[in-house]
Amino acid sequence: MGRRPTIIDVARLAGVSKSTAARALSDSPDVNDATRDKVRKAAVASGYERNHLAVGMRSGRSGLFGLVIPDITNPFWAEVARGAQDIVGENDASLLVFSSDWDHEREATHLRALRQARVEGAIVNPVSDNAEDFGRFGVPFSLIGSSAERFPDTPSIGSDIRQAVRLGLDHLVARGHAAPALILGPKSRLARARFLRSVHEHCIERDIDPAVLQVEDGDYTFEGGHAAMQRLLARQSGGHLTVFCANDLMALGAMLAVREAGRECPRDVSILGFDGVPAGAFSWPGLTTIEKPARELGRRAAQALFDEIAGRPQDGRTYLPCRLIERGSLADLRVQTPLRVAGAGRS
Amino acid sequence: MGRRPTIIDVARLAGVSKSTAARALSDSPDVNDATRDKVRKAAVASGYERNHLAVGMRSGRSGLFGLVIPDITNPFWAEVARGAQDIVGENDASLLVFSSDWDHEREATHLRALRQARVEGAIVNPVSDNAEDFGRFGVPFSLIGSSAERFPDTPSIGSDIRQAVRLGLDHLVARGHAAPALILGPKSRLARARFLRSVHEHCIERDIDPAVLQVEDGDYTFEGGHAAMQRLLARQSGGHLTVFCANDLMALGAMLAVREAGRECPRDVSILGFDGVPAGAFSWPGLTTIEKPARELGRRAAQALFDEIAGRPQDGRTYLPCRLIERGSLADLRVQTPLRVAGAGRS
DNA sequence: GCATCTATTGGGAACGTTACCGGAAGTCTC
DNA sequence: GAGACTTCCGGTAACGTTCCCAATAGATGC
Repeated sequence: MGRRPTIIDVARLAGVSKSTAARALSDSPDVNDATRDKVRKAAVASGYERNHLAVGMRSGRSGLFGLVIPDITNPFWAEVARGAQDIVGENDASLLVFSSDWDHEREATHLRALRQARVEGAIVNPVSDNAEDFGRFGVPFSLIGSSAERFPDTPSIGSDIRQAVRLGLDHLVARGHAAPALILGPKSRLARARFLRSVHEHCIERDIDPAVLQVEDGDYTFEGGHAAMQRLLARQSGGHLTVFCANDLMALGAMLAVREAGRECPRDVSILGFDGVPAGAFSWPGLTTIEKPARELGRRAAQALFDEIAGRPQDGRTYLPCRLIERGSLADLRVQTPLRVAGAGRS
Repeated sequence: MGRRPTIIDVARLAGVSKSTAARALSDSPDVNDATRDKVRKAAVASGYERNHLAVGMRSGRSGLFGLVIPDITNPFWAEVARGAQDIVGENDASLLVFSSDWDHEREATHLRALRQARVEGAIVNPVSDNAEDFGRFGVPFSLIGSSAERFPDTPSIGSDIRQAVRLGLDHLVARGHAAPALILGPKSRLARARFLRSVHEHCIERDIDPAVLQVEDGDYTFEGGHAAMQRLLARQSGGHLTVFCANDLMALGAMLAVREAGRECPRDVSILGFDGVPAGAFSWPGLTTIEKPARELGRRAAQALFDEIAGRPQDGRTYLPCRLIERGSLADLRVQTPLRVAGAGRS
């Protein structure tokens, strides 16, 4: 095998000094065209490839960026990762990807790993509001997700929850639904409060007393949504039940619970999700949901990071609009003819 | 902010030389316990953190590993990534993740990036059989997936397609199905041939003429499976149709096509998938499928890489067994009573 | 023709770490 | 009590790159 050729080998082969070789290879203007050509040829001839470790060590630019998300296995975060990956790749850098599993300790470990790898910057969805950790992080970073509000100085990207909730509630009202029951995430998560607050605000705008809303807690998993819906169903006296879930996975779990209870969606129960995961299109009925622009979130977070590092002016916090995807999990309660309803339930 | 403390700062603070400080911090036995303690205290006091770039440069061990998969957004590959991530993390290293989009050029670019980042090793699902690229790769690597057979010298992990197909065909036969129609991937992909070959082998074992099998090509996407099923449906004269799809996404697309055609799964059409993506559990009916051990694939590929690097003996190619997941997309054709069949279709 | 300027190049030093070598004590052996 | 051996430590040289400074040669200005 032999060792990898270094710039010194290239220089020797081209008959110049290593300084000149370095200049030629880094497109410096201070080098004669003929020389540059000679060096380039020598580089490809020897199979030379820049050692990024050495570059990073000398110049401080490692070409490495970090991404810390809860779970790469979660389709939403996978999309975010892909968006970040694309932008980082366009800038000739590489992305270190970590999954924190919503665990403080793991998050801290990953941040440390990022620091030790001397990443130029990081994109993080913070597990929670441990502002201290980030105050001392020592690496430029941009935040993603709803828990980022605690950091006014750092660029952060999130989806516009208020707009999203408005979208959902407007749609519900338009289809004749009353105030929906809510299946939320665990109390420990900031996103929960944010979502709930938005729902309350929009309820008040519509003269609905927020106290009326039934609330069940899930844990953002399929199983959690399933259990929450079972509780909701057990409590329900009769009539149509409308449920707004804080994420799609729980909505899908809820849908299963409905079927298991011998009820039918959307005939007996209407379900509105939130996230826009692909799996929502595969369920039956298809899940009506509010889609967060996941990939764009990742792209923008990465772009914001590059802007921040380059010293370009920042927007601070950015909220990206969400989009309603109508599939089949929401009944149209405006039509009161029993015949139509029965027909809708069967098809 | 000031600059990051170096080991020299630590040494100065502890009143020792940097060699001693380095030894103390790297758990070398050649250092007095009292001294080690002193150095450790100085390290935490100054907030010292090893510079992995410098370590990598000097020792050749960058603490970086690479993963090149088709698409992190694909749930199967996300699981693989997670498995690799876990093992790499356990070894105190970090993982660079790239998506190749099944594109030769992108793959080559990523491999180059990996080399320049001086990763200690890489896990790759090769886009195709471009053996040359890997011959010159110059970095230890392990292969993952079915196209890895061309590299007898490198460790590679795949799922046991033959066993998986046997599992599927046995299950089909046990439930009274005749030879299934096949929805395969594109001809350009090696996995297609591998899958088809296994099906043929098992058909011959069962005295079924492989020429009898209907075959449709998809492209491993939801839409592709949808279109393929439409073609199948259009050709079908009558009776129960059984379809074995080469992956779950196509199976899910096929399921939609069935519904759109006014047919019902599993009453009129039985669908067997392959992959075991979570979305298969959310469809209705749930997708009966053969689950590849995706996360374990990632773990084993990473482990094989570490073993390879450490010079531990290798198994060469490893095939991991798959598992049948029974959900509801397969009719039981043994029961000929019309009443029962109708009942199954309705529930 | 001499000073000045420009274009191009070479020669170090530095980045932060680890590997290697040699030295200074202390301990042991007989 | 002298040599050998062990334990611990400091000094220095790398690793491969970029950055800075000086040097050379030719061109230009007067």
